[in-house]
Amino acid sequence: MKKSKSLSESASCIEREKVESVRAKMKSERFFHDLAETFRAMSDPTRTKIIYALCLEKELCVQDIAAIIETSSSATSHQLRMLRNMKLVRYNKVGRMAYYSLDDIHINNLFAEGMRHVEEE
Amino acid sequence: MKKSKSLSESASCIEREKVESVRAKMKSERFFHDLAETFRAMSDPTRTKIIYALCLEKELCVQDIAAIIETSSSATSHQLRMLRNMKLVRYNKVGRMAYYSLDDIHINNLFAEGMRHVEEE
DNA sequence: ACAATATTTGAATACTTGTTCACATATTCA
DNA sequence: TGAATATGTGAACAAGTATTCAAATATTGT
Repeated sequence: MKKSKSLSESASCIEREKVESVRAKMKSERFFHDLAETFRAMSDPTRTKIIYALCLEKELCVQDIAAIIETSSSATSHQLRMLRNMKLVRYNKVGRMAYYSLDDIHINNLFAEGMRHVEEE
Repeated sequence: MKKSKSLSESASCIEREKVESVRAKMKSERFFHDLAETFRAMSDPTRTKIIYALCLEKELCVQDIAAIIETSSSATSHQLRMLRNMKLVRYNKVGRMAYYSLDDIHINNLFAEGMRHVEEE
């Protein structure tokens, strides 16, 4: 565990009270990393399209996702792998088909909140 | 406005009904782009730290943000500019100081939803 | 006017990312 | 078995990103 410098050792600051108050409530490096990763998972248009499609249809195969979002199967598959690694989608292999679906209800909420933000401008 | 290909002209699909149903509800290219941009604004740990700090303290100057997140003023300023361009923060210049704050209550909700997702694992 | 200070900026660098292409794998069906 | 099909993968490439460093700008206090 890396020790964080006390404020007195840090660069000077202007409003010491504010800075100390926030620093006392600061979260771990890991927390901010994971938070950024969560947002990063949704930070590409191809991936937002995939997630949107899976919000409307619970289960879709790779080819159908590719047809919906008008991209190649390969690009779709690459992005689905990323979403899988980030635990946003899971899949169900049936024969040669792979049916993808959203993994997590939290993702739904987060995505809906993002859509609300974009729509209400 | 770019015309999207009708399904019949597109690559073959497996479950035509599902694909057509989702395609009928598909949003514009612009929509998915903006949605991705919104998430991308929060997809870096330095930026999640800045936003978190500004959730706790309404207004902070660059130097104090830098002290809180333990980064250089320059790196902080670069990221603040990005957040400004993306309309997540606004700032108030007083003399040589620049006081930054969150621009939008929606950002707060979205960020809080992301934190909830990371914390409840 | 001068030094100190707060912030911004541009260039450089190392790093990450998304797509494409070609090919591999695996399953189905004739 | 052999052709067709659905998906997965690695390499390569172009484009984008975050930080650092040096320097510029602008404001304050002496």
